[in-house]
Amino acid sequence: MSPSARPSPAPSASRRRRSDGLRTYDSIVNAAADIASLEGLDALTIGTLAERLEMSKSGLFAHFGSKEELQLATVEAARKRYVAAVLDTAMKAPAGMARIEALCAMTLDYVARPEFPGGCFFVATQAGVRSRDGSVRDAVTANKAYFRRLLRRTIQEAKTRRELAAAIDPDQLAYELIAVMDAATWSTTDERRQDDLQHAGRAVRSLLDRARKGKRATP
Amino acid sequence: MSPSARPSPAPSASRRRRSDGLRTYDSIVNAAADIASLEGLDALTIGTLAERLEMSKSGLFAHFGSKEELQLATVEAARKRYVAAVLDTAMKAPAGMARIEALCAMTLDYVARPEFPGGCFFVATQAGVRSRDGSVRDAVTANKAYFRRLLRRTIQEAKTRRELAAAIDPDQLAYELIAVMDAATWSTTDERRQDDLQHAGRAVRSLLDRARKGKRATP
DNA sequence: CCTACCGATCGGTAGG
DNA sequence: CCTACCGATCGGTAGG
Repeated sequence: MSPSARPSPAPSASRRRRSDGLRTYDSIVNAAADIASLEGLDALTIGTLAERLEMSKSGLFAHFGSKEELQLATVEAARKRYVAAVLDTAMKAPAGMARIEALCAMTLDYVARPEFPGGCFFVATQAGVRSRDGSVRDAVTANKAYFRRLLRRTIQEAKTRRELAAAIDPDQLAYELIAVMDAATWSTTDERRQDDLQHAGRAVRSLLDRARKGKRATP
Repeated sequence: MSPSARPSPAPSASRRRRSDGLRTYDSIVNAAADIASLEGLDALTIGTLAERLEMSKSGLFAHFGSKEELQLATVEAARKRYVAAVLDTAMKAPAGMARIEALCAMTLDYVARPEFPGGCFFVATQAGVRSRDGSVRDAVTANKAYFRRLLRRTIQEAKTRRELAAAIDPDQLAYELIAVMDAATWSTTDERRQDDLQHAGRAVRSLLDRARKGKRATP
């Protein structure tokens, strides 16, 4: 390397210096989560992943024992990153309207930032798992369902505190908020990316403004 | 068969009576579109499809010449069914607000009915094609983009006719309408199915009511 | 539209 | 964590 090269904390030239098995494990599942957010959980082939991480197939495989376990570990790694990126911060906001706003703001930020290259991991991977059954599908859908229940409950709290109009249906508002935020995930691989992230933000503000004032069309 | 069996227009017991190549072609691409709406375009393996249609792999393959051509033909078959189910009826409505309402009503009906078992074909398959390039991805995304432009243009016409408030941003409203309708596709394989179809319908009515009256939060 | 086959890649195993 | 290998399945071809 030339002396003018910027100091690098990266592994030295002779391959990578795996300090221990845990670091390797984390690098595998996080790389897998990145790939899956763009290509789906089924596109995760052990051979491709091993090549990308400069390991042998069986070396990588030994960490998991089956492809299903690799996929489960990938979903779990994604869940941890999602919780750290969205929930840990948003749930510090006081219950009620402030927390709804924080959950939406952090969700949009999480989709906008390259936290996962494909947008929201759970939105991007749901299509690939819906038709099968088993623990991988359950893990993906459980995370989506969890966030929806959390948002619905938070909306209910805001109603109880009279911060939202009494006519608001928490399940309906949660559906709409999640729909307009999730839609932005598909634009992360698009030329419409910036536009649609703004569309999602405006849609959330519009929905929350309307809910505060109680101007809702009756079903 | 017992004499009390109901009269059946189905093929006789000795295999299926392929009357000609065209009917076989249609049955292949329509079955492929049904499968792809649930499992994605990559789950369409030639072997599985051939087995399901009781053909040999190479007999099916001969209709297309490559997997990519099979996928393109599948998308085209889905496009025709989408146009017949949604656009042909909705575009007969007079331009402006009536046409917006018809487009949304037919879209929701198309998602709700088992037109495709996986909901909207183009929503369900977009995840599987976003990370690759080529004609299959282009075909899927072109259909999504076409409907969005059509809806945006129709909203603009309604504005010009003073049927919608002048403050309405057509691209923003099109984004929100499509987002709340598309989200219902994921519930078609869910126990939340009926609830979310109703949520989508209420969301559309609420957005359109608000747009008529011009009560929009400023960005 | 068929049988019979091809090389490549898949998930997974043996043995170290 | 590795090399070397397995049967099954993939997309695709030859020849009819």
